[in-house]
Parts: sequence; C-alpha cells; structure tokens
Amino acid sequence: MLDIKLIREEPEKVKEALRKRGSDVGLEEILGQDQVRRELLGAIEAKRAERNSASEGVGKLMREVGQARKEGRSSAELEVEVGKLKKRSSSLGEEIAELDNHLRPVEDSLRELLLLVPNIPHETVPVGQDASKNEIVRRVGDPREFGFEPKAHWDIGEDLNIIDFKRAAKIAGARFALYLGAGAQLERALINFMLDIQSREHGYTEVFPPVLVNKESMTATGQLPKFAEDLFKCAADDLWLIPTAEVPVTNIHREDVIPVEKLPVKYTAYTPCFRREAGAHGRETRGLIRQHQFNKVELVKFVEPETSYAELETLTADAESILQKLELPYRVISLCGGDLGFSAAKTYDIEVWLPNYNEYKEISSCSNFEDFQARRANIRYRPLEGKPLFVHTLNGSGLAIGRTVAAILENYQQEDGSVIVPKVLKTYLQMDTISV
RNA sequence: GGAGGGAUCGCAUAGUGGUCUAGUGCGGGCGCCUGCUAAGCGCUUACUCCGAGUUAUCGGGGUCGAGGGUUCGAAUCCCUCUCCCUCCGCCA
Repeated sequence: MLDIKLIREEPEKVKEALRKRGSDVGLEEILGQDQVRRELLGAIEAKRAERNSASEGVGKLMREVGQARKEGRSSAELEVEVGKLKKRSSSLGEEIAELDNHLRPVEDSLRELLLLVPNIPHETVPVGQDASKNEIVRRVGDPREFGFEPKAHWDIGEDLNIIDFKRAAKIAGARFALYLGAGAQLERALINFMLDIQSREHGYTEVFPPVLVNKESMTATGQLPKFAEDLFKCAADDLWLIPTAEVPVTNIHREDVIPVEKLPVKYTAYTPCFRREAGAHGRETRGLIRQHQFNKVELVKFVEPETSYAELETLTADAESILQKLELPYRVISLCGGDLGFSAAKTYDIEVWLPNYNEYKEISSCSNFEDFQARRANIRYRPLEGKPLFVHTLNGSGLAIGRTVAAILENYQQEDGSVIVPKVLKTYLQMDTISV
C-alpha cells in the first residue's frame, strides 16, 4: 500500500512511477475520495468536540443538582439547564450519525482503492513493458557440454522410477508430483541442505509456520484482494493455502513494533506452496516446473529503510550460494518495470540452466518491497529517538525445491541414464549416484 | 463438540455509568543527591487520524481484544465475533 499522503502531495510523481510498470491506475478517484473523507472528518470531529463538552456539562450540573438537594435548595433551574444540554447533545449525536453514514463507505472504498495500487518501482529498475527488457546482471558457471542428447527431467525421473506423474494425477490431478525412493530422499535432502546453509552460515532463524492462513495475512503481503484467483481457498473456514512462505513468515510481525536494535530480523522457512496456476493452461504442463503444490525454502528479512537495498544484494547472494554449492550454472536478472510483481519495488530473478530447455529458468525471486507490505501489515520499528516507522520487508526463494530437483536431474545426468549426486548432497543422501 | 473463566498504557494490577484528562507498582528514560557501589528523591514514559505552523509544538477526534447496541455520556451495561485458560468428550 502506498502512503495516501504521498499520493495527495505528489500525484504526478506517483503516476509517472506507476507508468514505469505499465500500470494505469486512476489516482483521480483516490484523490477525490480522500478529499471527501477529510471534509466529512472535519465536520464530524467538530460536532464530536461540541457533544463531548455538552456531555461533560451534564455531568457537572448533575453533581450540582445532587449537592443542592442534599442542602435542601431548589434544583429546578439546574435541571432545566441539564435538559437543554441533553437535548443539544442528543441532536448532535443524530447529526454525527448522519455524517458517519456518509463517511463510512468513503473510507471503505478509499482503502479498497489503495489496496489495488501496486508498488512504485525503484529508480534502478530497468524500463520496459515485458520480460524482454529484463537486464542480465551476471552469469555464474558455464553450461556443461554434453556428448549426448540430454533428456528432460521428467523422462529421467520416470526412467529412474523416482518421480511418478501419472499416479500423482490419479491421486490429485494434473500438476502434481509423486516422488519415490531416491526422488523423495533428494527432495528431503535439498530441504535440509538449504535450511542448514541459510540458518548456520547466513544467520537466518529457522521457522516452521502454518500453511493455512486467514485473509488478513493474505492482504498484508499483497495476495489479496487482487489475486484471489491464484489461490486455493478453504471456503468453509475462510482459510487460504499459502502460495509461498512469504505470507505466514512476513505476518509473524504483523501489528508489531520491533526495537531497532533487533533489526535486521532474518527468517528462513521450509513450506509446501500451493498455487492454482489459473491462466497457465497449456504452459509447461510437463515436469516439475509448474506445479499446484511444490516445496520451497524461503528467506525473509525485516530491515531499516536505509539498508534495504544493501540487504537485497546479500539476500540474493544467500540464495545464489545454494546454486554455487550445488555447482549449477545460473544467471541473475533484474526485472524491468513491466515484469515486476505487484508488491515489489525491485526484484532479482535467479535463473538456473536447464539443458533440455536449452535456456535459463527461474528458480528464485528476490525482492525488496520497501514499506509496501509493512504499511499493509502495520509492521514498524522503534528508532532510538522518535516515533515508530515502517520497516522495509524483503524476501526471496532460497530456493524452490522442485525446480532444483529438475536442474540437478538435467545437469547431472549421464549417458547411461543415471544421475550423479552433487558433492554437497552426498552426505545427506548417502549415495553417489541415482540409478535404476 | 459441551460447560465455565478471562482479555485494561512494555510487564503486573486497580477501576461495575459522569473530576478516568485510565490510578498504582515494576521496568525504561532524564535530572538531583551521594568518595565508589547500592539506595534515595523529583520529573517523565502509548499509538493513530484531522487541522494549524518553517521546525519545536499546539488544537481537536479516536483507541481499555474486535465490531455493533443502549445512553446526554460506556473500560464499566447488552449482543455478536476472535483469541487465551480450566474441565469434560474426541484424537495424531
């Protein structure tokens, strides 16, 4: 959520910034509602102030009436005064209620409108309307030369009997996977490996959150109200399945004021993630790349505003370190304005090399949300002096497990159909190669 | 699922219709005093919205888990909801 004061005071600057992401949100309606809101509020508060002082007067006079009766004096005159004040207060009450009835829908619609405005891109974000304008920041590792035609990971998985998509479809439907034997163990090994690195080497606190959350949590991180179509919902209980650990982990500190000396707060979490993938029909229907349910190890940071872009660099480096240790070739790209997610001010995607695709494929997305989520979630920090301020939030995948499995199978495959286990996983898996 | 109890300013608690502008203790901050330390003394210590002002700040509204209601007036009375605790039932 953007600051209404920023929209009010510098609407042209906001419009220009949003144009950078190809969003033509009409700020006029917001500005109009804001204007009406402030006018109504002024009128209501003036009447409230008057009513408060009238009621206070009633209280004082009532005490005097009591005193007069006790002393046997006549209280008739005082009681007439009390009657007048009560009447005045009562009619003010009606006027306030009337104005309140006008104000409420204005405030509701203003909030709804604000929740639909995307974040402002950072000045370093490349200009462009779609993915073709994304910038390659760096490439790490060289794609391997194959002396044979590399197979797709879904064929490798089925040939080795470690991934079964047909049975997954029987159990649940399309876009689900059943891992078996060494496949299931590889999935588990990767979860443990990533959590171990992020918590032991990079200082993240490991958490294990709920994967069903309420709508307040989904709204705080920006999935709701705009992207309900992408989420699985448990309607009977008004709960939602998380599309990423970002949601429950960021919401750990919803409504909190964090002492500045505790910042940066860093969490890593493994969770399954659930996405409806509505609108992705026919795209990447095979394999592990696009699933309704997948595992992910997530990184989340709460930081002081001044440090958030430096923290984005280290968060991205923390995610990259996993690929380096797994010795998988990858590149880092900076998303252009048009490709940026709704809540993000800046995003680096990390893309891993997939031989069968003969291209780089997203395996992690690392974003700085600045105060966009913090404002929705009311997450603040208390500086050494002065009022509480909004933190900046960041998160990134460290990494998506299913896509990592796909990358390992494709990059480490051998001509005989077996797959070499990456060095760092050998102790986790207790095997050197996966073969039939 | 059933029955009962609870939610107040960082923490603990007081407050059952009008000096509650929410008291007190602890904790925190500032200052005074004191060879040092400890103690003592004084002051101070929530957030938010609207308006005014160059800042400091000032005026007003709101907030005692949340939302409604009764009333001239609600922390206090009534209703609904959320969460926590105890007991019963069920259960990995």
